[in-house]
Amino acid sequence: MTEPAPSRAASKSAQTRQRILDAAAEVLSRKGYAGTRLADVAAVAGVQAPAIYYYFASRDELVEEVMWVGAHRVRLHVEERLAAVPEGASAMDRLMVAVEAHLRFELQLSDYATASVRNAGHVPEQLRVRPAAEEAQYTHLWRDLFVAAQQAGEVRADLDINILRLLLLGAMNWVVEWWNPRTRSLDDLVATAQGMIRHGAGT
Amino acid sequence: MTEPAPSRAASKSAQTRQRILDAAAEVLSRKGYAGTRLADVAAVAGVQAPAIYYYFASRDELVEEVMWVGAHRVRLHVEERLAAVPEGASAMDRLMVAVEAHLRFELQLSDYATASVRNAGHVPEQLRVRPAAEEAQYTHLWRDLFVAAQQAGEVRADLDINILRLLLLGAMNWVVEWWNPRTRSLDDLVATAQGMIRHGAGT
DNA sequence: GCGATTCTCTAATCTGGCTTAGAATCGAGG
DNA sequence: CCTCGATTCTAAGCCAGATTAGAGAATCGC
Repeated sequence: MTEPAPSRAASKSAQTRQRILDAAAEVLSRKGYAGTRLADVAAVAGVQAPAIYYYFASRDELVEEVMWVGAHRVRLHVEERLAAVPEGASAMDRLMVAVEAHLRFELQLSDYATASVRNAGHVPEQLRVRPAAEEAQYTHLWRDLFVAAQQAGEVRADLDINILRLLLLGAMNWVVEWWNPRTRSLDDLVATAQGMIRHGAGT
Repeated sequence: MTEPAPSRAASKSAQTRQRILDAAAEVLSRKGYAGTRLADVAAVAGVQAPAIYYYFASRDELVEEVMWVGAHRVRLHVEERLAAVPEGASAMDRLMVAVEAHLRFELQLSDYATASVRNAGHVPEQLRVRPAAEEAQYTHLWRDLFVAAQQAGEVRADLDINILRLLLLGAMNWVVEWWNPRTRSLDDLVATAQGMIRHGAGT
């Protein structure tokens, strides 16, 4: 009561802002940039469309924030998992951990990540600036993983690891286009992706 | 489909229609569904926007045709290359041929293919009906390749080839999001993709 | 309780971009 | 040359959906 609690008042407001952002992530991940109506986002968030303007200057600003948060969180999540890998693990093991972390986060944990991945190439140029900085760091993280693995002799020396990295990220990102949790097991997906990279399909 | 080719002069009218369709494929492949303005398409085709309506009933009908043509041609191209594979080739060799054909066609030969791949998940539901039938056939083609390879013992028995197929197609489709012919060699890309599937990255 | 402030709503405005109307142009016969 | 159909143009029309205005409801500090 007598508590100053600007944090409390701000908290309710912040919660609404969060609901709107979550709703935007959900709709964007499902319908894509072109199919996302502000009215849909508002409905999911449980407000009227104009209320969004109290928290965001424009539709595009809202979209940009979703994209950035998505890119940011994926990176944090993968970094966390990598940090938890025991000291003695091989470079290839670290790569496998990153693959698992990326897939699980993207498919299970975060509409933001899905929205970010699906729409990265479809939003207007200006919206890509801030998220692009995040993605650059993420690219760097993966490049390091591949470089370490190749230098350790755990990735064939004749492979172009830049291309390989982009192919792998592509395979994982595209999963959001076809994944259906009801018909497939995430564990199987992770295992298959890891197997593809580590050993390939051939006998 | 839209080219009965009345013998001699592919009537001027048909040529214009083709120019518009080509322009739409080019713009769609570059800017995506949301970013494609009818005025841009018209400019590339060298006409005014309303001229498009002489040949297509609506923007969406134009987009749908591009998407369908893209899906159709990729499949035809891959089928052609597979038909040219010598009798004695292994199932894995056939898979490698398909990978190369898909990549080369998508990146070198066809804005239609690129447009189709990039926008498949971003156009309104109703536009996906006709292209979806094409894609189903294409899926079938790849499934057969994988089944044959696994039954021949050339793909490890413990792999889920449905997941593997989707990962591979994803890796190849995502290439359109990052590919830059100026900085990378298509031959290297093809070789790396083939190597990834056949042998993996591990040593 | 009671203003002051924060938040949300309804109603209206604005605009980009698809689409339509209808006039001009072109090209092949006659 | 003139006519007619095919083609393309300029000038509007029109609408979905973002955005703005300004009036109410909720909440807070006192």
